[in-house]
Amino acid sequence: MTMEKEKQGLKKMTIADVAEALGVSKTTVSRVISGKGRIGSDTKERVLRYIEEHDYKPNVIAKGLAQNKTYNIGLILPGNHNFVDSSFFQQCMLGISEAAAAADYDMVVSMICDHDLTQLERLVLNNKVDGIILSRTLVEDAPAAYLKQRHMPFVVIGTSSDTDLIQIDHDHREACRELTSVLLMKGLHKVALIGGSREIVITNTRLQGYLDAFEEQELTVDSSLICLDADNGPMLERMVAEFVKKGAECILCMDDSICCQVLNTLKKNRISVPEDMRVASFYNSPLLENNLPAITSLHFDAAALGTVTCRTLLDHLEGKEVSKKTLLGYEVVLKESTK
Amino acid sequence: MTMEKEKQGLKKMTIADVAEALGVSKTTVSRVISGKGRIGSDTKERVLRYIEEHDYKPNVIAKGLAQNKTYNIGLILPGNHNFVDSSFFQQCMLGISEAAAAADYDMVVSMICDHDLTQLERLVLNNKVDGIILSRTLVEDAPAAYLKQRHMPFVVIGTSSDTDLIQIDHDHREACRELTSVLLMKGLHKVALIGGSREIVITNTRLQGYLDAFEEQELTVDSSLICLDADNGPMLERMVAEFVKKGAECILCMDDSICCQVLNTLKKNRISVPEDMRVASFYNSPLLENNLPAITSLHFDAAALGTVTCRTLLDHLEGKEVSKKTLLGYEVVLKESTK
DNA sequence: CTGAAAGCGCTTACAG
DNA sequence: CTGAAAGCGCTTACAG
Repeated sequence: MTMEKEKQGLKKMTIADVAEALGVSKTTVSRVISGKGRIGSDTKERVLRYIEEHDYKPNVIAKGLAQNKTYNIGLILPGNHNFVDSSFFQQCMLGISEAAAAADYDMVVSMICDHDLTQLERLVLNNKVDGIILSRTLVEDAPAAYLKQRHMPFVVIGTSSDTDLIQIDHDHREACRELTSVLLMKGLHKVALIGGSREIVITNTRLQGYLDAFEEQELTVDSSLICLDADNGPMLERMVAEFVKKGAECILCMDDSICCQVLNTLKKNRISVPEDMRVASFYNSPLLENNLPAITSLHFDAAALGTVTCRTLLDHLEGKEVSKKTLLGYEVVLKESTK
Repeated sequence: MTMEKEKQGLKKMTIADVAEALGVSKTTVSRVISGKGRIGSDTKERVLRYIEEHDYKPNVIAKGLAQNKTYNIGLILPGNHNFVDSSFFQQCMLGISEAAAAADYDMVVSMICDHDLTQLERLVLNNKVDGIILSRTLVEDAPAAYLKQRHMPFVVIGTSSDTDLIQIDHDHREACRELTSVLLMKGLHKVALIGGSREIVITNTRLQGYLDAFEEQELTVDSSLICLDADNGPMLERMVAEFVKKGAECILCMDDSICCQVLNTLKKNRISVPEDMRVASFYNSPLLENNLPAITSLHFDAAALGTVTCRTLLDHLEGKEVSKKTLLGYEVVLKESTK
């Protein structure tokens, strides 16, 4: 028993060992494992039992070489640390790795910083993956362009204007519309909006949702209550002051990092939430989780997004027809900050 | 030109193509690429130039099969989302993937939830990796035990009592000693300590550092100011109240999640920081980054940890002698919360 | 239903 | 210094 384990440790069993032990050909063993081709039911039975009993696992690498596949999918993650999103990516990875494992694929992850494509190139030139998931969509998406040119199959998490791309995303527009809508219906008509760079796709998507809500309720938007490209502290502080002066009843933040800073500014100025000002965020990160008061926001299931994305990529690799655009749901979570 | 690209896209160049084009054997080409064996300098030159000009990249998978290697390292990440640490893991991954790429390795990541080893087993049984990094050490470390039994080379991030393991970690004990020391020297003698589960290695390490500081300064520890296994909100609230009653001058939190809750409790009770109570954290996550007042804490470089860890694993795989235990530095970052 | 043989793209003794 | 050949552990026409 111990010796047997020793041996297993030193030398892995191969398909040839199985074939020899059973007095059949490697071809036969291979076929019962893959399930391709007709095999006599008793032969099949014997092979299956032997494999089971001796815990034989085919070498995926060798299998891949013969089939010109790797059974790996690549995941490209942003390397420059955006703290707000790290738990999003973690959850997403979880979903991806589960879906991949279920199909006996592994996930190799590569991180790319800023506009440095070196790591991406390595991944594709080394032939280590069958397909790739791009976890962040840019307006000017160099990684996507590169993969396209290289004919490497890939899907993107996010939304892009390039209709060639297979895209999977949460329905941010609809989500933002609904949250805004809920606030408007509470009688809060002076809802200010503050967000980040317009070079990022999602900033525009969220803005759209906000505008949709006003239109739907036939209210006119006060454009002086909208501030985008607010990427630095001082600017945020100024805008918050401005909003207060203009009589805003609620500040809608495009993400939690912005929301955090807005909350700090309000705190500094002794404006209390929700009494003197309502606050809500279009995104749910752990950043706000422990805040007092609890912050109203949207909830997105990142793990589910990962799972769906991975499945879509795998289907695509298998040559199945996949839809170019998949939108996932969301939840509006009302908390004290908008009471 | 376009046609050429087409062809490249359809069929990758192989070592046989190179050999044929140059009228030499595959053996020769292989040797100049690997740098093993003596080759005539002009032959070498020609091969190198051809490869360069035609952008030939050897197939790593095939190379691996022949050498019985995969050129992949496995990274095991905790799947159950601990929000506090997600940015730590992200930074760590960045370091690992950079070090791996530099050695032409790829990083395949697997996430394991709780005590489910299925994914870990997949990774090793599928022979997809040459070695593994365990990113979290447990007191009762089933993953480590499994890898040991399987004779899979691995290193751990963290500290373990199992001296067989190759460990890489920040010097938490020394770091906590120094931070505590600094506070004591400020004249804050009633420094309370609050931390999580003692089943986690690091909880004990941090406690040790705290105790070291008292011993070093020849002060006696008031054990009623130490609370461990504080893993739920109500308990934390009670302890904070208790500490206040006992006249604590400062509350030291073992991590930022705890610190967050402590801060909320203080806020609820209108105890202001730092006027009425000082607060510091033994760990730096983005969770506290935007807090007002800014929180004194320790700073650890997770990316550096990742890099060193990966290098250590690679050295180990190459058969080099590596030290069983590597400790990395830290920084004490003083902010307003302990003024 | 089953097998011998060639092949996936490399490496590496062995021989010269 | 260089090459023919066997081998890594699989798959897959082709033939029976």
